Amino acid sequence: MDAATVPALHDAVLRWYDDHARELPWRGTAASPWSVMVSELMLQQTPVARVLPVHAAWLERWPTPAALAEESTGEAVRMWGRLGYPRRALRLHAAAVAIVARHDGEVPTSYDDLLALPGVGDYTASAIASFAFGQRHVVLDTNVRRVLARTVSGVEFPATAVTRAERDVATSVLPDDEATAATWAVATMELGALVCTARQPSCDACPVADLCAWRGAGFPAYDGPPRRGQAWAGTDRQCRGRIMALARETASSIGAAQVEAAWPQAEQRERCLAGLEADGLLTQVTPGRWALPG
DNA sequence: GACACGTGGGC
DNA sequence: TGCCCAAGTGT
Repeated sequence: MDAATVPALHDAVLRWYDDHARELPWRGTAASPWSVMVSELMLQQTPVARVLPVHAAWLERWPTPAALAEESTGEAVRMWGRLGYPRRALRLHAAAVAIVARHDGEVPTSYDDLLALPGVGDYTASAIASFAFGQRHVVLDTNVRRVLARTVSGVEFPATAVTRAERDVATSVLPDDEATAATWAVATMELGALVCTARQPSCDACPVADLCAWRGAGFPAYDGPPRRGQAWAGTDRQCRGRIMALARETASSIGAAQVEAAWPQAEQRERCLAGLEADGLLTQVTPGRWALPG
């Protein structure tokens, strides 16, 4: 995409966002930085629809980092419910503790300080700095990567991992103005989430269809390396999930017989129990009994 | 850089 | 009906 086209891309996407943005509780001027941060951790690899109720309950119970920091990690894991990847709940709790210890209880505003928090990587640090504090950052999530791959690079999907070239493209189309850049970040994400979707993009409803490189090239099929799915049946992940579901549903502690009923295969069951303990998701309260960490 | 890490909805 | 995918991070 030549540089002369970039302003048209900005105008079309920003105008579209102005008309089509979803009203989400972590968006808008009323949302606190903490609300934004909680949403970002929850949204990692997790659809918006499933995050909404948990985010609301979480903010009601722990409206500040300090409130969460005073709570046990086990309560955080229980509150996390069925969002998946429960280690994120531990990381969010640890981040709250760090925010109290290092930042006087306020979500830090700089990318570097955010990046230093548990559970916050490049994407999340950029997203919080951009969405909560209006800063200018390249925010490269799966939606933005797909939108840029198609509109600018002319391919259906981006590479497996973020490449230098890809980051250069994202930087080259980032608006210069700080506030505009922040809106651009959320707008391109929204476009990827609602229109330029992975499986069936709605090109008819796309504001940048007429300047999309992928469309202009006739929608060439993806020719990169196979994108392997995640194994599930019979894996440790499934076993861990079963055990954690049991622990969440049980007010006190779970016993060996319950765990065995949930996962009969002994060797794998023991390995997963040990792994969950090592991760801090479970503690052994007495021999043969486990509970969420108190 | 590859892999582990949960869960459930949509096509 | 399975397979693919969803605002990634840590090791």
